[in-house]
Formats: sequence, structure tokens, C-alpha cells
Amino acid sequence: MDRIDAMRTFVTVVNEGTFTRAADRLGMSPQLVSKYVSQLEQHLAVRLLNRTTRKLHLTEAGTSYHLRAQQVLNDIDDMESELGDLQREARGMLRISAPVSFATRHMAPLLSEFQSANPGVGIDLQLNDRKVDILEEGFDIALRIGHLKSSSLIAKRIAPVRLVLCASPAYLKEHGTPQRPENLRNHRYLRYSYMALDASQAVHRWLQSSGRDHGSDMVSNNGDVLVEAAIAGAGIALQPTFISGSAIKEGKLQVVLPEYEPEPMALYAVYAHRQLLASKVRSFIAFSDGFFGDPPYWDHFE
Amino acid sequence: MDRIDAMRTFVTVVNEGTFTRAADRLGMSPQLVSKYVSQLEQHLAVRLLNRTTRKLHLTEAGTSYHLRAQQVLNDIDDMESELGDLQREARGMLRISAPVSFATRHMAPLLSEFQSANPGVGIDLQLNDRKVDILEEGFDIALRIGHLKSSSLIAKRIAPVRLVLCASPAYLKEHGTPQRPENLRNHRYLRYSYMALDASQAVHRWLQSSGRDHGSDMVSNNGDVLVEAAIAGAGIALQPTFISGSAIKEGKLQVVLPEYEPEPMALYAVYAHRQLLASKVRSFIAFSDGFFGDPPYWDHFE
DNA sequence: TTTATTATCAACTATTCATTGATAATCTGA
DNA sequence: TCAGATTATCAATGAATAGTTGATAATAAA
Repeated sequence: MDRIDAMRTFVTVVNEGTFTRAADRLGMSPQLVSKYVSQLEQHLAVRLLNRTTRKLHLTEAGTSYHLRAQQVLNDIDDMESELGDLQREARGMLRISAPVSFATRHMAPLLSEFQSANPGVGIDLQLNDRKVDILEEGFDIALRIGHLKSSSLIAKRIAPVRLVLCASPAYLKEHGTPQRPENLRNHRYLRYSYMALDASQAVHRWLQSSGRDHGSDMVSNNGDVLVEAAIAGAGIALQPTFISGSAIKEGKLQVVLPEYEPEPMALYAVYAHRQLLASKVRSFIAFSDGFFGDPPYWDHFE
Repeated sequence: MDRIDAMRTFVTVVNEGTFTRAADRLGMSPQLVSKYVSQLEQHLAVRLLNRTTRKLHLTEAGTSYHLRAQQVLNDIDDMESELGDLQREARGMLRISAPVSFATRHMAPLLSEFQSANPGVGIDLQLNDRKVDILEEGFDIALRIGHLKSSSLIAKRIAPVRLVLCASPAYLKEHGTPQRPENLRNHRYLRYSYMALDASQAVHRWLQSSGRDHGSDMVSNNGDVLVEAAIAGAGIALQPTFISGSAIKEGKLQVVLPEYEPEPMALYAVYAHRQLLASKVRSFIAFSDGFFGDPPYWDHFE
């Protein structure tokens, strides 16, 4: 016996006045109504109704139980319908973790338009380039760049991320434009410290090759800084186009060795489960999908 | 799935922090705990917990549900333990219907001692000589005198009720003391209007016999009045000893034709059901049983 | 890496559920 | 007063569910 159903049955019987009418209203057989009430009485070890075949009369215990059971049922209904709304309407606080450079440049319009479309959703955006544990730190979604290794998490591809080698025209004029990957060993590399490039990429081999003088490289864990440095003529940077694209378009940077461009990575939205996903999360994933275009607008520099 | 059990399981999981500890506390298997929580999520169509094999994290929906579910469970526990107390301790209002003459003379000590023994029980005593419908009128117990015809009600015999013919010594001196039932037709009968005597009783035949002059009888629906009238010498009354007993003992009345005394009737406590009887009712029945003695104290007139 | 812990899945049996038809008790209207 | 209608409950049956055990995958700690 489901005690909530039994309570609801008893309350309906009291409100309707007879077992049969209660059965009609609840869409069940009178026999079942009778059984439920009996079982409830059995469970409580209290007689709730004095019943003849014609009339029902509440006992003192029944009166008291009816009153409070009605309240409890209302509470449960409230509670469940509140959860239902949460599911249906996309409400609540959406906690997002995102990479620093990408977020500062490209997230604002996405979030702004998403909130216009989903007024019930609040957003808490935490910028972080380390790999956060979304469960442990309570994130609904983490945006990540790279080739994802498998895990128990779900990853939805949001946009491609191209990496291009680039330097300022002035730098190239002074140091020469590399025509072959081998030439890179003679250049100053503006290196991103978290970069985890696939070793099979030709460009990577030359940038990491032991023949180079690593002591003269510039290293940062922030891509923006490296791109700004490249613009200022400090060397050659291998950075995503979502950072360098606009500078390239404006002519402040020039793509180097385009024919050796590494395989593109991707921006992923990572979340915990596929089933019973909160509506706010589902909506955000769907909203992000294709938002940046394909190819994304920051790649329109050529 | 019992939703209340499922709610309780979920709340315990959240409070204990792991499924396994919750299972220990609830005395069930971890598999079952897992199943319950899953079914609850299924039912609500909301993910309540983000779980890895090592740690649990509440979702936003889960946080809100946990808070309210805990409240609901408390309400239910309160409600049920209140009913339990009602059952265990004998509390509440006990509504009793009783015959007028009996109650005015003999109920006070019973009720008073019962309340001393059961301080939680209030008493509402309604005096009435008609046959009340205890369910319809909301009585817990009706005291009735007579030979009860069968019904769906339960009747517990509390005390024997003897009926004796009696008259004042002065009346008998003036009109003669009947030695045989036939003599009764020459006397004035003080008749109780609700009297439903078994027609097989010898005395009854003579009192109702057509040879008598009924026009000279006195009729009342109150036995006290008839007994008082008998004391005043108005005639012969057939009344219960619980009314006439004290007057007989004091010599104000004299028993007539004792060898023709009708079969005794009884005082019954009538109530609706035997099962799941409210504790206040059960206690009262038990308390009444034998309270008046056997034979009852009012029969000690001989 | 190995071991221990944890949640979950899968399969299986005992139990419970919900239905149907039958019955007893009451009420209603002639 | 008596048949017909209504009502609650009982009993029996097949369907669905509950709760168990053993196995598995994932993670944390040693």
C-alpha cells in the first residue's frame, strides 16, 4: 500500500461522503477504496470511520487525522508541483565553469541572450582554466577546450577551436616568415603553459624540439597575454582563433605556416548526466549549440 | 513503491551522506536504497542527487526537495504518534448515552472514578430513554436496558437488572396483598410506557389482561415518578430494583409476588465495533464491567 | 598498482496489488 | 410491508511489484 495514496483516498472519502463517490472521483473501484481505508486503519491501529452501508461517521481519531492528512497532502502536492515547474520552465541558478580567455571574449552575448530567452534562470559564471570537478564544486556545466578523454561525464561539442601560429607583420619582417616547420626552431615561441598538444602534430614537434633555445621563450597560462605579446612583436604564438582572430582580421597579426595548422580541437559543454537533466541545463546546452556559427564568427578573418 | 518510505530513504541518504550508511540505518540493503531513490527521481522526473561511487551531491531540485520532504515526514510522524497516544493512553472525549433513571441514581460514582483513573478522558453524558442511533448521533457508547435484539452493534453485559412488583405497605394494607398473579387485575397498575416485557412472563399477562380496568392505571415514561407514586400509595409498580431497591430496604415499599418475578433483564453497554476500538471506549467498558457488583449493590434490600 | 569501498545492474521468487464477482446490510418507494 | 436499489465488504484470481542475492563498474586509498 502506498501510504500517500491511502491518505488521499481516506481524505477523499471524507470529503465526498461515501466510498463509491470517492472511488468515482479517484478513478478506482469502491472495493479498492474500502481496502485502502481498512489498511490505513490497520496501519494506524485506529478506527477512522464508523461506517454502515449507508452512512459514514468520523471517529474522533478520524477527525483529527483527516485535518492533518489534508494539510500533509497539500504540502506534498505543492512540493511536487514546484519541482515540476523547475523541470518544465527552466528556473533556478545555473552554475557554469568556463575557460578564462574564451569567456572574457565570447560568453557575454551568449549568456545575455540565454537569459533573455529564459528569464527564470540565474547564472553564476566562474572563470577557471584548471580542470574543475563539476560534481565536487557544484557546477551544472563546465565549458572545456581540448580533446576530451573519456569519463563518466557527458560532453556536448559546442564549437570547433582552431589553433593557428601567428606573429605580428613587424616581427616577421625582422625575423623572416617561416616557410617550413623546421624554421620554427629559430623563432621565439610564446608558449601557453597548459597547452597539451597531440605529439603527432608536425608543428608541435618543431616547437618542442630539443634543438630550440627554450630559454628565450615566453610562457604564460593566459592566452590573451601571449596574443598581445605577439601583436607587440615578441614572437610566434600558437593560440586559438577565438583569441587571435580579430587581431588577424585587423592585420595586427599574420598567420604563419597555415598549411601546417594542427587538427582543430573543440569547445565542449561538459555535464554530469544525460537522464533527468535539469531543464535549465538542457536549455543551456541546446541554446549554446550552434550559437557561435559553423565555422564560428571568430574564424572569419580570411 | 511506498512514496513515504521513498521520501524517508532519500532524506536519510542525504543526512547520512552515503547510500550504504543510509541502508544500515534504515535496516535495508544498499541496493534497495538505490532503487528507492531512483524510483523517487523517476516519479518526480527530476534528478535529486548527482552521485559518483564515492560522493553524493544534491542538485538544486534535491536541495529543495530534501528540505520540504523532511518537514512533511515530521508532520506525518507527529500525526501518527498523536493517534498512537490516543490509542495507547485513553484520551479524548467519551460520548455516552444512558437511560435517565439509571444514570441519575447510579452513574455519578462510576464516571467519577473512571475519570480519576483516566485523567485524559473527558465525558459527555447524554440522558435519554429513547433508543438512540449511536453512529448517527455520534455516541461512543450507549447504555441500554432490556433484552437486546441482534444488530450490527456489539453489546457488553454490565449488570443484571431485576424487575420487581412493589407497593407501599399502606396501599397493601388497604387493598390487600396479591397472593396470585390473577389478583393483580384488581389493583391499580403504575405503568412504565416504554416497558417491553416478554409476553411469556406470568406477571405480564395479568397486568396486560383485558379483564383489568386500564382506565384507572397511571402511566409515565419515567420510572422514578412511578416508584415515588408507589411509595405514596398510588398502586403497584413493576420497576427495576436499581430504582426501587433503596425504598424497599427502607421499608417504604414492599415486594409483591416475589415468586413470580420476571426473568431479569440486563444493563448493556452498546458500541459500534469490536476491532480497532478507541482506547477510551475499551477502557470504559472494562472499567464498567463488574463495577456495580454481582449481584449489584442496589439489590441488597432483602 | 592493488585493494577496498561504493553505487548500480540483472535475475529471480515471494509477496502484494487491483480486479472481478458475490454477499450482507441498509434505504427507498410503492 | 416488501421488492428493488444502493452501499460497503469479502473472497478468489491473475498481474505486477518488492526485496533479495550475486555480479559489475567506478572511484579512493594504500
